[in-house]
Amino acid sequence: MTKQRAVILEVIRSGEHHSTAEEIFEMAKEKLPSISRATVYNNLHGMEEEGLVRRISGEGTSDRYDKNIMPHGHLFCKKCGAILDVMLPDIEKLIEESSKSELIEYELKVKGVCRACLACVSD
Amino acid sequence: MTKQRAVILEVIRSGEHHSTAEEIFEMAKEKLPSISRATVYNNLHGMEEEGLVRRISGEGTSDRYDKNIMPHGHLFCKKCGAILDVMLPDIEKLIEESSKSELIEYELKVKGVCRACLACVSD
DNA sequence: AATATTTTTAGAATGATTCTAAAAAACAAA
DNA sequence: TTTGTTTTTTAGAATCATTCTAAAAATATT
Repeated sequence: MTKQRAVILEVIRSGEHHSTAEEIFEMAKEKLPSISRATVYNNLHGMEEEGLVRRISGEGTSDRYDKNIMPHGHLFCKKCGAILDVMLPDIEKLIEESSKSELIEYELKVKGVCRACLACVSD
Repeated sequence: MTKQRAVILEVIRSGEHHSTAEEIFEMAKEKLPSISRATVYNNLHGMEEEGLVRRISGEGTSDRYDKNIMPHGHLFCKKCGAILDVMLPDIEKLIEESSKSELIEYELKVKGVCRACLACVSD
């Protein structure tokens, strides 16, 4: 385990849930000013393979990395921009049954309006 | 409706289910040699807004455009590379219930092994 | 310590997509 | 239809996220 990898992991685990590689790079840089972008990308890929983080692929924008490695989806709120976890306990079984396939991994992205925004009266 | 847009739509509707912007551009070019990439991207975005096509965001690779506008997910087979539709009739309700949110649209990407590959004996 | 292996670094390269400014086409009004 | 206005297209430059590269540094092995 290199210094760099330790810092990157620490940054991911102590930071927000869903950070971009660039954000992780910036935060890591504060602790290790000489760190390079390539190192961040290398390690993120390695950690993804090892199952330490999960990648949320961006649409137009950059990918994000999630420290929550339990299978779950993400709600992107159109109103406030929040990215919230969506837990669907039985979805894996459903997918396999419906497609007759063997599931390795899934990614669910939902565009919608989050609970908080729905509750908010001011429009 | 411009000539270009008509050709792009025609190309999407007569082509494979899940083409990239570049593939659509190449096909459109055969019918309209002067067409530009920007026009293809512009129109794809427009059509996405209008609900004429759906975008499947790529992971590392380019986005794809789907002529099937019924809500559905996609299975990316690790073995043969196929991209197959996955229908989950009740998933929208499930998502809304579980997240207490209002769903606008969802995107489901599944990595796995498809039915055909599972059936195939030769490994 | 000497050697081999792995990782990091800085910056160049790539690839998909978006932007830009000028030309062309479509549309609207007279 | 001519004229003016708006929208769309074009070609290529620009951008942005990400990957690649080759040399230097760190780490592990003998």
